[in-house]
Amino acid sequence: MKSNQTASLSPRKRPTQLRATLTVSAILDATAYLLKDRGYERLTTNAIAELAGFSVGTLYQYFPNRESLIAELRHRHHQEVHAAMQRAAELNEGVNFEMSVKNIVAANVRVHAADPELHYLLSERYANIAFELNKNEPRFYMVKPKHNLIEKLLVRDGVLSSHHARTKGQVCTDIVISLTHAANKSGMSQFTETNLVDEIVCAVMGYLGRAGAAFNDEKTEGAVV
Amino acid sequence: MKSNQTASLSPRKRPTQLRATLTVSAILDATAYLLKDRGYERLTTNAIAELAGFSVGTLYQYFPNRESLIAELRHRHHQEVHAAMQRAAELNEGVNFEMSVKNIVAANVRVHAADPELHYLLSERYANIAFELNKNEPRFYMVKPKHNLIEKLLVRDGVLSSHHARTKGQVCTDIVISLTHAANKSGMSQFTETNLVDEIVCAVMGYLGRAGAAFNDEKTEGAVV
Amino acid sequence: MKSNQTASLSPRKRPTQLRATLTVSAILDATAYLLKDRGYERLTTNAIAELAGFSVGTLYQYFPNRESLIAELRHRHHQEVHAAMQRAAELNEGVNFEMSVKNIVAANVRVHAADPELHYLLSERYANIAFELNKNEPRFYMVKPKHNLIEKLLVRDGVLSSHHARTKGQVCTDIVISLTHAANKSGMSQFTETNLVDEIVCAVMGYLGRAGAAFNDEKTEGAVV
Amino acid sequence: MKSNQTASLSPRKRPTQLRATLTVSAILDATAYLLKDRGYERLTTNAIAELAGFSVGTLYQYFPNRESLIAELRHRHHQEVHAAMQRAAELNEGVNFEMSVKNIVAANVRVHAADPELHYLLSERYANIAFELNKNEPRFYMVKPKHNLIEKLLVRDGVLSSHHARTKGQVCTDIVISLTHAANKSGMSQFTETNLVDEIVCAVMGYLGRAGAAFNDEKTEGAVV
DNA sequence: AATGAATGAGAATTCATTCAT
DNA sequence: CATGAATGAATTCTCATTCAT
Repeated sequence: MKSNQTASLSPRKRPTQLRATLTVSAILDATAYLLKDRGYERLTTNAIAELAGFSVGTLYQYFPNRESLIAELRHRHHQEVHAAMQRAAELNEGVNFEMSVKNIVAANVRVHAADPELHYLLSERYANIAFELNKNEPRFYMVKPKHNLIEKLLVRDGVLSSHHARTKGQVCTDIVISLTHAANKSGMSQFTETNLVDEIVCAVMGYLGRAGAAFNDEKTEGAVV
Repeated sequence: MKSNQTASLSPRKRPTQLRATLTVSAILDATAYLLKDRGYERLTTNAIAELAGFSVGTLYQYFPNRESLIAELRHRHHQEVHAAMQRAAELNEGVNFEMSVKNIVAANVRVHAADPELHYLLSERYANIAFELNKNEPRFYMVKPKHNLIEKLLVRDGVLSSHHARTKGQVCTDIVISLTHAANKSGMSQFTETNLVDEIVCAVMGYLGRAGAAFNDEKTEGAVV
Repeated sequence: MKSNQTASLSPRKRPTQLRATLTVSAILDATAYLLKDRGYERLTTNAIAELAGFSVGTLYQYFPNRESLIAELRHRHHQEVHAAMQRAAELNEGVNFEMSVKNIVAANVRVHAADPELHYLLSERYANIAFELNKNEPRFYMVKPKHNLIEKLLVRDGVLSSHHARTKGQVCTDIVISLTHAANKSGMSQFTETNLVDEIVCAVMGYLGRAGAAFNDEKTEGAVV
Repeated sequence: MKSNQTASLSPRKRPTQLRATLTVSAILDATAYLLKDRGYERLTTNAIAELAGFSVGTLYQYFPNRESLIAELRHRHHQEVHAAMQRAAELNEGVNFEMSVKNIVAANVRVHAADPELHYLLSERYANIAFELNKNEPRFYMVKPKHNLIEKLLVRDGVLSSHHARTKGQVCTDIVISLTHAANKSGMSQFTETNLVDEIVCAVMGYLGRAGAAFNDEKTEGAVV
């Protein structure tokens, strides 16, 4: 095991031929599989290459080191989350507050449901592995204050004074994310996807009601999800 | 690197002399420090021993392997949480529902505040390291269904039918734990301890209100915290 | 093969026990043997450890990387050269110019004769391997201007104006060193040690004579070597 | 890394088309550049190909392996030295001994001056890389006994008995080569080319004078350089 | 109780070389 | 002629663990 301090985390070379693109995909798929199967600690580049059906050398043509595999995996995952959130935000035009929250929550749950374990590993368990990556890449993600969707809704619908929207919005986001994650961790088994969404929306709305929010739900058309 | 499959996780020998007790403490302190400093992946027994001021050999006199260090650290941490919860439960006798919840939340927040990072590492990040330990040791911890304190309160106060208490209680516990953790992760900076407790209680009560709970708060005396 | 850019070149830990001292010696001996046998390019740490009768791990307890072995070997070699030159310089007190030159040349030749090949490898062939070492360590070595022994003699004996002493002294040193090395490279076979010394002294004196030096050799007693 | 034992060192195919000639030149230029930049140890065929603006595959169309690149580089270099020495030898017809020596020295210095570092690397530092090459190809080079030009002069002019000419001639050649190299290594900065030639001639003549040579310089015409 | 030298399996990474396109 | 994806043996280096002193 050698050190990996200053090594770049971005892919070494972008595949130009179709063949290479497939190779990279196969390697990332194998990485994801093994990451779930045995964790980062026991994840070896040789095992990844073998499972992907290539030699280690090939792996290292595209990835400068082990960490960069995680980085790329997370990058791709973030792309998906980003896209889902973008879509949810677009659907929320002209929709009332609770429905809007529901749309966001549903999008979040659904995107997690695709591969809960992988999501958990990439964004919680191994959150600090290869985290330097994407430092300056634009991230449209619920978590980031700049992109706090619920805060935006609170402001949009005048549910809370913009003074309170920041903090409360953050708490709401924490509730959404952590309940989603909590469900993930227990394997989603106790809830159907719909139930889970309802529970989470319920928690958010309950919290806001208690916290002094005034909902004026005149716009009721256009429920989505 | 030797294998670590079947090795026991419990400390090798309990220190009998005072000197040995101090040695063990020094080693565990060093472990905690380095765990926070570089994570479990980069945590080496030699580094721990050196920081503690002993040789590796000494470390291995008391701990059969690397994992057992984490196990013992977590064990000690759980003792503290256990004690805090025990105390909160005792204080709750004759106290109404909301206050009881508040007591539990406050105890939870306070116990996390001592060393948020270590707590996070032991119970989230490295939750699966050395988890076999204490398999049959009694654990009194919020998380465990058996010991779900809020569920017990729900039943005690007839707030929800025992039929619903299980699920809702779990969601409440998730809310408490995850909001506490979320605050931890952001360094507690945005909230005072009291504010945080209030927000969390607010979230829990709001959720339950929405979720159809009926609070009959005749017992109002004895608020704690 | 991993990179080795910023890694330190100094030994990792000084052996404290006698056993460890012997281990280090054995490792360095093996390194020297294999360096001569197959060159730096084909020198592997595993081979060194095996020949020394230890495991690689032991080697890496004392040396942080492959280069540091070369560095230490060169360091030890320089110590010897240093000592020999020191002795020659001391012997030169009250000795006339030519004899003084002869003493220096003889010391130089003798020190090279011990292990010509190793000397060649360390100071010529692999001169740029691990050269950062000893950057600030005092070196008393013919090569270094500060320690140019012949230049000092030229000044001492007024053989040349101090104006010319620097350049001519450097050329003389080059002659001594390079003829010694040249003899080394051809395995010393064509010369006995004495012949070689005579030839080199002859070259130096001839050069200086032609270059306009005025020898006043009143001090003739005390010839050494 | 594949083995490189039995592989031939001569270029794989001689370029026939103009384009191919340029390709080969580009590759060799890149090789020389990188050899100086990072040494043979860190010289990779991929880097060479990239710098030359071709793919590795193309490189391997013309060179069977990495060593053969060095071999060819050295071959071309030797061609130049050969030619220079040939010219010097021709100029020496009817020229007296000292002038003849000067011509040889000057030719040697000049040929080194073109690219001192590359010369040093090819003929000193990496002298044993790809040395099998040209085993039976005629080499007209100062170093080789067969071609020892100064020895020939010593015999030609009866300066020394042919008995002594061999050894003394070799020492002279060593002086010429090593002083030239020494100047190279220090970057030539301390001498102008003319000064250097003078110093070297001075050293050679001084040595021979001391060594009992009898110069009868009746042929004084035709000094060159 | 404490020491620290020794172990060695195991993991990351490189790079010369081939060959199908 | 040129390309560049793929190969995989070889090498460096780590670190948990043991054990003689």
